[in-house]
Amino acid sequence: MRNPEATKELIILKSADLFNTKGYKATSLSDITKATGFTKGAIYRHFKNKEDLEQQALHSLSKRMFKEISTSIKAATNFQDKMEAIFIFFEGYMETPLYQGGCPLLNAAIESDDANPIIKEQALVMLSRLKESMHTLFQNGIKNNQVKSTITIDYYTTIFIAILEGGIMMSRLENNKTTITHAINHLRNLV
Amino acid sequence: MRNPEATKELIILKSADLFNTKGYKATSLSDITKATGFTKGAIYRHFKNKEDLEQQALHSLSKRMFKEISTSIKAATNFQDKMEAIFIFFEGYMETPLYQGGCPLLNAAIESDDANPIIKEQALVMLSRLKESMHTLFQNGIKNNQVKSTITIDYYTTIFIAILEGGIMMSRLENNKTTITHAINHLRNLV
DNA sequence: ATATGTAGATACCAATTGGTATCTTTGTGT
DNA sequence: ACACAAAGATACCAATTGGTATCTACATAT
Repeated sequence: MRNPEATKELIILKSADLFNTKGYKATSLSDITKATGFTKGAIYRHFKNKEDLEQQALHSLSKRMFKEISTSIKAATNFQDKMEAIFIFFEGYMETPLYQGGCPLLNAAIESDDANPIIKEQALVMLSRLKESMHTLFQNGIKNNQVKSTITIDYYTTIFIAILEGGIMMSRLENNKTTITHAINHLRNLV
Repeated sequence: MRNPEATKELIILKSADLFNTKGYKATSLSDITKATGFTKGAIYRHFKNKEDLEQQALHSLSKRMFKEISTSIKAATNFQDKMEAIFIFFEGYMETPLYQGGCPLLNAAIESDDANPIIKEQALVMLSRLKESMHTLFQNGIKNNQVKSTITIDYYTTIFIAILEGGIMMSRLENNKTTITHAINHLRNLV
């Protein structure tokens, strides 16, 4: 009945959901004990302190996010299909909840202002990873002569991510997927 | 030496900065007393409770935001210049701090997940106001035959805001204005 | 000059925060 | 069967949270 690794994983998963919806600072230890059914004693056995748990929870969100993205990219064979896979991933935030609370990158980026440097650092890592994925995708597109130079690759990488993140923010606020759909359609036209 | 209206305004202004940077839930009363120099007694004379202060602070941010936008729009005479005014406004988040902490709409939208329905409501109002501004601007553009139908107006309104908000998020995270500049350049090409 | 209402300070409150020390339970190796 | 280490529960802690009751000081009208 006892399984320390499973409990640690459960604590990470449940608290990740809470952090990603309510916010890191705004989620209390008692929120987490309620959600997991474990006591503080159990939590502090597996994590040094709350900050440590926050970090590992965000890391878990990040891992799941990029795992999902990279596998669906790899499943596609050509440039357009791979890009489409990313679009579907972001559209999925409004329907298929890989995790609750929307994009972890967006949430961490907004909350991390000033305080919480550890979360900010991890948000930066996530952003650069996302950029990297987009970047290599565009480089694939170069072979098909669909994209011009390396400079425009950086440019479009930036634009694409901005539209997707902004679209998710608006769609989630309005609880309506039309915005993210519009955003993606715009990107489809650009491709 | 005593000026109740001035103190209320000061409390709103200082707490608005704190809310917009640290977050609403994450900002404590003692943060506000430290920032303003006033005591809790003074704060609770002017505001029913913390939620009330949060609401009025966000309202103040919203007022300042849309005042700045609408005056700079009105100052411009044609479609392109008016649109450019909006771009400059968003670019200003990385240089000219009308207020600290970035876009209040973006921050409120992300924090308001689930809890804090009062902030979410106000974020929705801000979004629809921003949409409205963009929308009438595009309608202006129709006269110049630069935009096609009403459907595409809704579409472009959505796209533009998404790119600007996403761009601001990324630029602020990276502490580097290149992203928002790229985003705006993209929109300039679309115009 | 004085009375009065109000702005703001002081002093308190219960509840909650993150965190720790200690105790009990459970699984495992011998 | 038993010892031992580790997992998790219980019980505490000081500090901080939002909030209130009360008191003092000030501005203004008479």
